[in-house]
Amino acid sequence: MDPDAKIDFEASLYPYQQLAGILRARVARGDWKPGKIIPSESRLVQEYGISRDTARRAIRVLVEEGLLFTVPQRGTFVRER
Amino acid sequence: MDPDAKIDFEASLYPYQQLAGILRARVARGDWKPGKIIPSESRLVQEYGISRDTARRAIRVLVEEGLLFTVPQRGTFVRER
DNA sequence: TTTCATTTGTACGTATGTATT
DNA sequence: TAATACATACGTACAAATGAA
Repeated sequence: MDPDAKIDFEASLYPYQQLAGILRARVARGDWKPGKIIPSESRLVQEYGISRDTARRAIRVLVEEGLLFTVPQRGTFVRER
Repeated sequence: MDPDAKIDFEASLYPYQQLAGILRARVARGDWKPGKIIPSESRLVQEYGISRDTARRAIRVLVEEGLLFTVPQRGTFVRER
């Protein structure tokens, strides 16, 4: 997945799945290092032109994968590996 | 948890957590047997006076517990054993 | 210490898509 | 055709906790 890809609302893959792929690629590229915080849900909403619901779904996918972890009222971080 | 309890919107426990407890108790009581379908999200919305979001959250809790499983476009069922 | 903005968590409403009955 | 059912996506709103000023 291209870490610089944009959301394609006409694609067959859901926007949240596309965003999950993009964020996964950005972590792999090193945009955010292990232990570091990623953009807030609001920031992702602004940057990708999607709803917060979609941003949260994408983050959830990566949290379930074990790539990220969320700290309530703080943010979402890249898990140390 | 009382399987016949109603949602208390003034309680400290979130509505979705209360509903999860109620549904868990209803499964335990045998309202729905293993392999059988439980009420749809829309039915739960009507029966408990909550939003679909809340119904889905409650179901998700029980799915993660392994008590239920969902089949897209079909319904949510009680897992065998 | 108090105030304030930020961030996640929750709740609700509406709409559309897809598949089944 | 029509109704049912879940999945996704958009929006709004408020609560609670954190951290900075």
